[in-house]
Amino acid sequence: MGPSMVNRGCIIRLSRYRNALIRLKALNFVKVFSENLADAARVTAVQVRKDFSLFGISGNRRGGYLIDELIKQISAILGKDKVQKFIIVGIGNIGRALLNYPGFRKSEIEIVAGFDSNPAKFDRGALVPILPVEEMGAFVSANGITFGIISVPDTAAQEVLERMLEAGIKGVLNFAPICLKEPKDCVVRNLNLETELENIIYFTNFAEQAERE
Amino acid sequence: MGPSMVNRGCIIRLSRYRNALIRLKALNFVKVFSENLADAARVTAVQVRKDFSLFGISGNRRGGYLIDELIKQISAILGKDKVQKFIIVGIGNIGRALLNYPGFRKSEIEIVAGFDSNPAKFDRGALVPILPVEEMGAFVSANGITFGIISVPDTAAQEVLERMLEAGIKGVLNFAPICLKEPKDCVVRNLNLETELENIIYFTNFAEQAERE
DNA sequence: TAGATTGTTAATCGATTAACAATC
DNA sequence: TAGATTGTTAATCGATTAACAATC
Repeated sequence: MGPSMVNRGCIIRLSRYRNALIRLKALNFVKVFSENLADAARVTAVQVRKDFSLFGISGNRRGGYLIDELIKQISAILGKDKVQKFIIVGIGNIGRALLNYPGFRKSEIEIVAGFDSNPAKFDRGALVPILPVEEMGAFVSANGITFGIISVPDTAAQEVLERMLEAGIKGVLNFAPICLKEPKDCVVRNLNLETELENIIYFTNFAEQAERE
Repeated sequence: MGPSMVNRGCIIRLSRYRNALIRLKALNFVKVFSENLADAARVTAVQVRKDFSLFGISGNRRGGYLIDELIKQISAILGKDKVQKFIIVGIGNIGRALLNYPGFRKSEIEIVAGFDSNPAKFDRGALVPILPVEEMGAFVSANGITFGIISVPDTAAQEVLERMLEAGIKGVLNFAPICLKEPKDCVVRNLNLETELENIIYFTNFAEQAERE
């Protein structure tokens, strides 16, 4: 039997631990204590050890964890042991930014193609080609793509998701400002930038108000 | 006494309810049941009513909620009753995409200036000017800015946050791939795009594996 | 050995859900 | 009135934290 389901927060923390570990390694550190990783990820040391224990990652009592080992193990969990290919549908502001985001290249995430409905955006010759959205299904099959990003306007998002499902995409990050339903055999995460800002606004106002009282 | 603290999830849901309500209003709907909003936000009807009750929002037993009233009340909570001004520090891929993001304009969120350390990016004459980061403090004071977005490389993020704090910024959305500590009197939310994709990758792989077993 | 750290089990806390009371 | 829906209180569930056992 595989490992049991862990929650979203846990996976986000693993990603943060990994980022911190890579920085520590760059500083020539070899070992790390749970306390250090906790500081880096803004959590408690117990949380770090608990997260690790869920994945059977163990260190040395008294000696902490070996950074190289940790990176290797967390990387395997997060799927960083091979290149993960994504396509993007919707080459507007956000779509284009992600297409060119340099942070992905050095981290086993590869955006392999963009798709749009506007012919003015097509660019078959580019390093990352931009193609008509009608070609998405064939491209996904031909290249064995598993993951997609949606960055179209809200009115087009549901249709794009359905096209992706037909094409065989199994995991989607949706930036369109509409909450897409998670289909039976595909993971969908809705990330709304306006909502993120509203969150900041609310909690900032709340804190200010609490202060005044 | 003000309302007690609610959790992040609740505010995200309010934002989703609001988006759904605006779409319903555009379709000339006047009333809505908790069941409908639940569908739109991918939660349960009880969750909707519970969220509303936390903010003293009430409807009509048997008659549901008036859409106009709901939008007004949720908008007030999310700070959409006035324009909220943001600055962005770091005009790279993500920074520039946010600067030009059309979704913000129509929703009381205004990006009023960008800042960068690279003179090649300065553009004082633009509709949204791009200025040297040294000028940020003065700009924030002069224009009464409360909110900031960080989209610089990880190595610069902490320093930018400190500059923002000095300038009097009270709420920050951080896109730099490093987890910034929340200071005493400022709200900070860390949003890492690579982490979001890693999340999709993990849960997709997990689901595929579970299926095979 | 003594001390420091990991790793696990049990307790706590907070959020969601269920049950049901209120009422239009 | 009967039926449908809201709104609230209590129960459940899941995640985090505390306590402590294990051990290098």
